[in-house]
Amino acid sequence: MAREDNGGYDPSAIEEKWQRLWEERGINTFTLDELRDAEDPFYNLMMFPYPSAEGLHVGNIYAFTGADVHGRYQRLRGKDVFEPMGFDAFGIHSENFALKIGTHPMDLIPSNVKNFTRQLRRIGGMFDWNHAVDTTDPSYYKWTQWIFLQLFEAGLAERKEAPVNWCPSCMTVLANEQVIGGECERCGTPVEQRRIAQWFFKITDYAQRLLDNLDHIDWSETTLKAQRNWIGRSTGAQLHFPVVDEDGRDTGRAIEVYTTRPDTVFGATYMVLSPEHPMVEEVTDDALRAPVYAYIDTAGKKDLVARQKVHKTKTGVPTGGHCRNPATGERIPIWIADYVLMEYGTGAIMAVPGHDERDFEFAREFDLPNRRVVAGPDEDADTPLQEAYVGPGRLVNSGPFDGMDTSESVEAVTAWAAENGWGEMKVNYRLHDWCISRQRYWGPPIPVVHCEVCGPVAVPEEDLPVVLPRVEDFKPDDTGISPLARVESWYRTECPGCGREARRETDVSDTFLDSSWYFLRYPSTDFDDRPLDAEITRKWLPVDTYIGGNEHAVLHLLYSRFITMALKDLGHLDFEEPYDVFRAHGLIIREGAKMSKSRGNVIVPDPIIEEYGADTFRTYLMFLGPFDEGGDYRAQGIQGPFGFLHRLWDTVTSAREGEPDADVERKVHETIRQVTEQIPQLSYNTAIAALMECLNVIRAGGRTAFRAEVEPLVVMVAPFAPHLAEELWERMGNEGSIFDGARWPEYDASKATRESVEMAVQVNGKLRATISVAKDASEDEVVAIARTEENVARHLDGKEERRVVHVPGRLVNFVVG
RNA sequence: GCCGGGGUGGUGAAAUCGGUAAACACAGGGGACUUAAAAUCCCCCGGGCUUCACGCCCUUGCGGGUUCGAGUCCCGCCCCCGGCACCA
Repeated sequence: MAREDNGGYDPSAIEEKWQRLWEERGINTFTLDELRDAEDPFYNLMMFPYPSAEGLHVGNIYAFTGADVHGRYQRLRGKDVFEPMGFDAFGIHSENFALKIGTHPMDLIPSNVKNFTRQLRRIGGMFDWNHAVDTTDPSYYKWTQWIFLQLFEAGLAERKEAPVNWCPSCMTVLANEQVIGGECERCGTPVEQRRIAQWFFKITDYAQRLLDNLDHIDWSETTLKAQRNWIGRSTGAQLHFPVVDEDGRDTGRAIEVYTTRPDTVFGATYMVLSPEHPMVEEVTDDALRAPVYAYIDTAGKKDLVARQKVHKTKTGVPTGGHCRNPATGERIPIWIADYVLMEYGTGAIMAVPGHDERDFEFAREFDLPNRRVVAGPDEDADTPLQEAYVGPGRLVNSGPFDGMDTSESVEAVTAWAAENGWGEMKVNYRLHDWCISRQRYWGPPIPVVHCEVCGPVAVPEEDLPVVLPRVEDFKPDDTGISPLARVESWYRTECPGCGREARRETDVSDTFLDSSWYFLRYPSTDFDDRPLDAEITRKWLPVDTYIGGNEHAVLHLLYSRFITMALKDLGHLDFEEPYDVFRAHGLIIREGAKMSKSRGNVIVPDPIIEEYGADTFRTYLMFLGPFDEGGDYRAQGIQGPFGFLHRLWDTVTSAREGEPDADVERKVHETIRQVTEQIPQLSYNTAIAALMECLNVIRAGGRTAFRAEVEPLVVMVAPFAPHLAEELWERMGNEGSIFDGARWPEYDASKATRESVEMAVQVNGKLRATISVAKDASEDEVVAIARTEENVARHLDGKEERRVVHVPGRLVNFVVG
């Protein structure tokens, strides 16, 4: 239960009042002219939410408040802060929810958006509602489709076959997250993989640039690391292994392999092809076709998740075919195994069981030869291999390279292979092309028409948007293709190229495409004839600060970087990195665990805001832990900020005129220094603690404050508790909004200096006394005072003094023997 | 397995160019004011020993090390959280 209100501070009344005034007076919104004329633009971006039926959760509010605090701080520093908000409302999430409750996403989303908007206003964010976006609005996805066309025309979109998860019982395509332990989330049937033609964006063409630019952008270190790992650059060699017949003669064909350890080629005792490898048929003996095809069939049916399970026992079949190891000249067998992935490298490997754990395991399973070619310390060429040795050492059993250290062998062997024409240096990335096709309903239709004569043809720009039709039966069904493929009246069309009857693409695009460019759209929502206005975009982009969850460290943040780069290359933008600064925030947990419905530890924000007010809730969320780490939510904890804001109210509303007290003024200036330093670092919890401490000093002993003492406090608390600050600002006799009228207080060092400082006195590193000395006291003076302390003298008595350590302003340490 | 981030009082947490560990706050205890309650203000609040008091010892996951001095740096472990995971 909230404490009784003690006279004046009535959060619900003043919050209602200021939310109304902000809107009536357009305090947080920009007109087109204001966007054009802004003198000191600051684009403060946060990750737009998916508008669920449950409404805003605490995690959303935490993230938005943290970002809003930053925006409001910048505004008080005099910036023109643009802080837009929108809704990422397409996608499988909404679609599944609509299916579950038996409604249509086109009915569901508007009511969810309405509810979210209400809640977002209620928490007091500085959102510019004049520039909101909704990804499901045709006026938005028209331009999402336009982006597809830009990439398509630039050759950055291509259609190719790729595996999808397929539930044979539901007869439908499943997203990876719908596959739980290899089974369909809905019916429990084991999931298979199927291959269908899908659209891909060639993000891999940009892999190196996406990696290189990470060195120049100011992002959270953890996010940078995640992106580097995801791009996964590795250097090695591509080697050619000639295919030979039963007599060892070259067939004129070769298998290409990629390896990061070309120096272990002398230990390659067999080859492995991925089951999808195009040369499987060619190398398989007639006698072995039946088991080989049976194996490929089984591997193909395994779903994509199960296929990637580590530590399962290795499976595979021999093809009967052979290669020649180009380093040793040996004839080695070719196998097929699903531990080799077609998506990485060349889809084929040279197996070196002595020095690769997976190959070792496979060789043991199938009794294949194993040879040591690297000797570690205390090992030699004949030391038996109990397990794969992957450490450093020197080459052995490696012909001309025997004795060479592994620190130089990769380079040396690659050079040798190149000289002899069977290999070259090669860089590889783990990053795959971005599959944007979804065999679903709730997304923007991919703007392509398939014509029997012309092939896939882009929908002309003037025909955009390709509007998603309202289809009552949007459930994926046993046709196995997109629900739109059942709507003949929609997909039957004319080829834009030749005019013949043609068929629209019936897949929709990935939600990540919607969100890959929303920040580009916000400042240009005043224009419906272009996706982005050049002048406005030049003024406002790139984004100054982007704050969001690290769960999007790779996908969203990488895709939006890629789209930005591509649009730059196509002449639509003059920058290639979308966000100057990105900061990842932490996660709110409860009772040490992530909040989830199944745990029953979810916090419903509305009743808390109802009871304590948005200002208290915001301040508490920012106080409960460091913003970049998150924290543990405890219902009791809100009492701290609640009492603090109440006391601040009482103190300010009863403040008198007059000269401030010097000690109090010093504390105020120390606080200004600290808060001004900590807010930009997102150290909100300690900034709030400093404000509390300052108020405690101002109020000590029930003292009545002077106005000049509390005024800076009102401004500094405004980012956290904007409504309260507005009201107090007005009551102090100011006109208009504090965010327009106030300036962030300036730290004045002369007002913050102390005449004396507290210093610690140690003997052999143990604290024996604290002394108060003049700020500018010399070392001799300080040491002399320290000696006079009784407890210090006692510990020095009878001991030989070896050294005195003096750290000015901090401590004195007597080292005695 | 790999890559991040952590481990500090009853609780959320402060303090990392090495320099008085536990700021701020919650919970708890005591007091002032009050007919009473609320609100407000003051005091106590890591463990142990001792004491009128002063004081002493121990304490930042564990074990070593460097240093006048280590929560902070180095070496070796343990545990928790998040992400990736047969990437050759």
